[in-house]
Amino acid sequence: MTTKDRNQTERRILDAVGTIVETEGFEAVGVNAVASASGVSKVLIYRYFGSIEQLLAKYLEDNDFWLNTEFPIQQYNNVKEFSKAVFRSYIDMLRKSPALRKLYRWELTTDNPAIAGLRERRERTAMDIINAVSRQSGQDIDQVAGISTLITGSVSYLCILAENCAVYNSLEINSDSGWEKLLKTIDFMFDKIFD
Amino acid sequence: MTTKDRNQTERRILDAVGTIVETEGFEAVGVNAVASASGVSKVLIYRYFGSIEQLLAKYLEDNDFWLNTEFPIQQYNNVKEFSKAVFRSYIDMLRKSPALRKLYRWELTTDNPAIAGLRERRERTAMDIINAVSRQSGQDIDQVAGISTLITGSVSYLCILAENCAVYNSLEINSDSGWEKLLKTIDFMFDKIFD
DNA sequence: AAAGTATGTAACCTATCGGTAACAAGCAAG
DNA sequence: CTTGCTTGTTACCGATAGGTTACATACTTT
Repeated sequence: MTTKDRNQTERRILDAVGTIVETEGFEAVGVNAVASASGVSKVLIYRYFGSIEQLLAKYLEDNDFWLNTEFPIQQYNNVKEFSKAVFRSYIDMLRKSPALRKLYRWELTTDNPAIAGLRERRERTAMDIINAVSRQSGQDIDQVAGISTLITGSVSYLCILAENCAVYNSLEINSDSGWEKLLKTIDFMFDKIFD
Repeated sequence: MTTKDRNQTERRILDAVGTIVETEGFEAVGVNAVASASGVSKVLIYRYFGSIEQLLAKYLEDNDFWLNTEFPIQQYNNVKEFSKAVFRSYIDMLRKSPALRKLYRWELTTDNPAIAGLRERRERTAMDIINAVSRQSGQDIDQVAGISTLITGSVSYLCILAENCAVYNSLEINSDSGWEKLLKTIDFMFDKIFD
């Protein structure tokens, strides 16, 4: 660093966190790794962010990592279509974003305040949708929550797994064609359930 | 070690791997950790097993970690009951075994020959069952595979997650009652699908 | 211009990692 | 008994982790 610009330095550090997260995951975010990836002395990481945990908290905050997509149920013809659209977008999000996959993976091995916060927000968003679907469809809320859990749970699992494994139950979880098949199954399920 | 007994020493080492896996996971299995947990010099780990990877391969081999439960479909009244029983047992297995959960978690971040071998065997076992169900029920095999993927995928995810998170979509994934609810949803699904 | 403060780097500290070399003690075969 | 092999421990090595101290350089304020 030749220029003295704290804002730029902080951004460099946060950007370095981003690239490490996307390529190696949150587990690999350490002081030394961030320092060398950003080209900044590690002292500044402590000075400006306090600790790696606080740095990661800031990164999560900046990157809006909870389910923030809006789903106005009124805009859809019926509950079935609405449900399909929600899960389609869930799959897209997770398949497109390496950082989000790494976050979900990290959460399986870690518990800390930042993660707890994300989980709360996610939980609220999810339960709002589940409530709306239950009300409009007349289905028991536990069943709606259960179906939703089966789908989002397996999608999360498969998206993480796909980074290290190409096939699961003969589905090519690395390719669009495999996910098309799964989407067809989800649609099939909803056709059977919402009659 | 005062007595000189290679067999006993090897068992001590493998047992130490087991306890580390169950408590901290495969990621924590290192030479130093195993040496101190087993009370054996780490030189012997290299001498008797070659490397940590080979030690872990041996551990996996000894512990029969692929889906080995037999499910004779003929013994069940109908396909629906059979399917429910299969997934019930899948959930039980994963909820009862910390080591299995840690293995599934490890697989999400790792790829190596030992894991690839497990995956192949699992894939074969799963596809055998899926084939049998498809044949007997007349359902399209891709749909059966899809449903199976949704269930096992989410169950795997939730069982891993439950070690760090108590609630998912309002389901208490830490308690029997939460899993009872999910089982009810699975049963509900099968009732709708297999009419 | 001088003093004080914000920004930066280099060097060092301790702990721990995987891995090896050197050596001690027991056992078995001649 | 002695030679040789197996089993074991201690002590060390280089690399890297997180974390801190000391110091240099620039900008601001008076």
